Amino acid sequence: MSKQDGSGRQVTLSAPDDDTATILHVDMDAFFASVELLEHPELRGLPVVVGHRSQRSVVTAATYEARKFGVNSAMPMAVALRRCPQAIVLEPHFDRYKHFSKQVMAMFDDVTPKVERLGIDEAFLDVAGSRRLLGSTFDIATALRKRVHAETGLHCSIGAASTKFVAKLASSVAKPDGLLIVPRDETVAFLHPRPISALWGVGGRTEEVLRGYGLNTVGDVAHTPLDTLQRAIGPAGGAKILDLAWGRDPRTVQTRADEKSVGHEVTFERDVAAPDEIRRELFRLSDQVGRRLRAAGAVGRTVVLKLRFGDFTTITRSKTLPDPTDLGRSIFEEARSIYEASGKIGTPLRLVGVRMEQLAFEGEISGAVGLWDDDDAWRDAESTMDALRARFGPGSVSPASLLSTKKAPAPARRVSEHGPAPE
DNA sequence: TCTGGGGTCCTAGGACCC
DNA sequence: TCTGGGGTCCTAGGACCC
Repeated sequence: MSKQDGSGRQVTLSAPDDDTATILHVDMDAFFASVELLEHPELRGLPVVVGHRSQRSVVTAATYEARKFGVNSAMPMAVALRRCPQAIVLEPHFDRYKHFSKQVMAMFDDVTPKVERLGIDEAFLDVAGSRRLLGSTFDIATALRKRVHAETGLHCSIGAASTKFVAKLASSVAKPDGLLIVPRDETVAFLHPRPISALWGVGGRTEEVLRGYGLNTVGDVAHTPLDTLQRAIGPAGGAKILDLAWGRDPRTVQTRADEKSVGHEVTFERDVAAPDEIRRELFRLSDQVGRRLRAAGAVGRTVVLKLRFGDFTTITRSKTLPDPTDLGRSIFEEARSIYEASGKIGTPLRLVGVRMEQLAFEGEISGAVGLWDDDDAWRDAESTMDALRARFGPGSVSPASLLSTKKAPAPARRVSEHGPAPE
């Protein structure tokens, strides 16, 4: 039932070759801080915090020594230094983190082709198909942890289970530098004693609401009627946490998902009221967004302007364009006009942001056309566009707008398959 | 000396179409 | 004249995650 994994950390395991725990969640330990320590070995064992020293910055990462003082990531730097005045603050180096990220992700790819990245320092691995070649889940996880450390000097923790949610929770329990395998038939016993904040999607606000209903543990949630949970936190959220509380999580490991939006934002050192300065910033941010889109081979249709005021209240204003774009100039023109129509010109701003949504990617034409392989009329993109133009008028469809419309095909499909919809 | 920057997902109301 | 229901799109805001 319990077994050592070689580095001295405890793991629970019903059988060494348990075949129900086939999803791994690998999470680098204190990633940014650990990378910095590779450069500064003399700081090992000291409370180190990564983040800018500026007034309005937050902690990006903290070593376990710093966490003992109650310092956590996302905490205002000022608060962190109050709690741990002797903390050593290091500037972040994202290029370094990306470099190490690539290195460890490549090791994950050697284990299985089914790798789902989560941000820069985490991934899910589906190892169901890897075990004949590489051994049990325990063997795979142990070898991977050893290799990561041997080749980078960094530690990671791994959780393994039959679902993504439980695997992720297991890795957080295993931290730091540990491995925890939760076989399927131990899932409920593993989950139910934990606090509700262990549930994915339950943050501060939701936790407060659920506690108002007298729910404190995952087990409490599990034994609450669905309609009560849905009344408390909404239909989708209620159904989701009830499922999670019983270890039900249908999500599979997804190799790649298209990005839904691209944006940039900036918090000023001091609130800025001058419209010209805001416009300059909007131009800079729009330009960055445009570059990112072009680099990704994507276009976007909806421009979102985000404004945050001195009191931290935040508003967004958006505009959907007739034609998608990847040009910084066009994004800027739209962002500026939204700003000028917002009624907030001259209001001091703490933050401005520009985001593009409704993205479509190059290559989606062929992908989309594939959807209609059963219908000769829609074989290729040109005939698709012609048909859409015939139905919706000339100028209604450009290659880019066809890209943008995973939606445009929908009416076309109805036309071809069912004729016009009934009144 | 309070709160970054990158995102995703959900909700809810209104417009609009059939 | 009053009254439907379903579906999609657009917009705004908020919770949450890394």
